Amino acid sequence: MQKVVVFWFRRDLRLEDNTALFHALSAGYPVLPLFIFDRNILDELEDRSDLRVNFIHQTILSLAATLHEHGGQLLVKYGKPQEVWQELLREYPIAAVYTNRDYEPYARQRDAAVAALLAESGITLHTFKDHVIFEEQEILSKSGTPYTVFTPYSRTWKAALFPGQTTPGSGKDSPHLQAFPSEKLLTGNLFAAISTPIPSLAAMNFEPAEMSFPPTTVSQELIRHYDETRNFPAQRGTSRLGIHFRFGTISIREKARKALALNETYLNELIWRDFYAQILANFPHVATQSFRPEYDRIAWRNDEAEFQRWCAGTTGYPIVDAGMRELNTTGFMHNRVRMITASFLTKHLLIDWRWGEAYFAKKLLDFDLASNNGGWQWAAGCGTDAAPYFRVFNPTAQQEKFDPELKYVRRWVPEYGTTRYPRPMVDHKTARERCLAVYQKGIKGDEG
DNA sequence: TGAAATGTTGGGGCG
DNA sequence: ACGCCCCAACATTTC
Repeated sequence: MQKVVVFWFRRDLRLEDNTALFHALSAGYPVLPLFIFDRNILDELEDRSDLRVNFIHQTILSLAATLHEHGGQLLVKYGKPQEVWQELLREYPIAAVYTNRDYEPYARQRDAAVAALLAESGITLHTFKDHVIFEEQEILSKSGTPYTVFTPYSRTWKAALFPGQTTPGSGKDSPHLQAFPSEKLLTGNLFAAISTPIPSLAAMNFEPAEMSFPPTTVSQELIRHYDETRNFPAQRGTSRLGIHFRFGTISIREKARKALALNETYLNELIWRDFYAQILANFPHVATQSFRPEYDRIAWRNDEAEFQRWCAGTTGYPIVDAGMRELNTTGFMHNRVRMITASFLTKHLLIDWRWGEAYFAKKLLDFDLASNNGGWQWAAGCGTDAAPYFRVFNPTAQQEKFDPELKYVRRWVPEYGTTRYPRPMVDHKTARERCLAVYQKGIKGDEG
């Protein structure tokens, strides 16, 4: 039997401009594309109609159809990756395995185990950068250490796009934004296997959900006006591409080329994504602890009933409640409102940022560990480049600034202004003063 | 990618 | 004309 190269899809669910797929298709063997529905992850999900599982399943079906049109097939397995790979080693004569790097703690451990397993059979796991523009060791300060503040990081990041140049060029010219046109190599390079069925959602104990997902494209107009409109949650001013970045259904290089050409503020958002990815990679303790250790001494109140009111969107602060209800209903929350709700949970209610982080992780379609963790630590004041702890958002002032006509509030909190709407669960002034006292005591010690 | 408290300034009303 | 007060507007400091 002829040897094959296996291309393993993970967070790069696309056929276009896919780095590892491009290299797999250039390797001189028929390519067998593979996806594994990972039981280590799926079995942990409480929600059996999880929209993200639906999204992946839909995407997998569509990838399989396109691969079939090109004379190949997508092999889809359901199980624990290490066990699946043991099966694959028995089923196929594998010359090599190609995949794009995944930087989350679980993924690193998984890939190390699989690489070791493959090595026992003399097979190399070839890995590639695809998910970010620059990896954690590519953007370092002059002293060779990782940046922990965004602004200098972004300056170096932008300069690194154009090595050896003093004036920035266009996206087309940057060697770091070049496309890997995998889509052009599909025909004639795929392994035509005996067809095996794709597991249904039901077979994996999930229910299908009615859901339409945001498009993979964004209008030039939106990107052009991004800096003016992005802070107003009632407007469609943000790209909503998060879910596609998370699962790799779009190419970060393609979006970065557009951003570079059209809007600096929008480009900065893509740089934030690389920034938090490198923070998680270089300081893995942030996944479970505060970046600044003194913040783990804060005496969180962690009131269970108050947490439930925050989750449900019945705090009595309309902008907070609107955000939580948008999240609960759609799996999305506008970024400005993510900051407001996160500030309210950590500062007004004094609930551990990890509780909020976990809730967002469960609900957000675009959940990305590095960005979500970075955002929460920023809001709580305990992270890199964080707001000092005494910056407490005033939810009323934020609503007046960013939703002055109450359009967003009324969309999600229709009973606002009636007697059915609850009174604020905490008084702003009192809660703010309590927050400052508790934070100060935790961070500086009792004498502070 | 804060907000509140406090300080400073200067115009205008008024005796 | 002058001093005094008030207060808005802005600046600075503090949390």
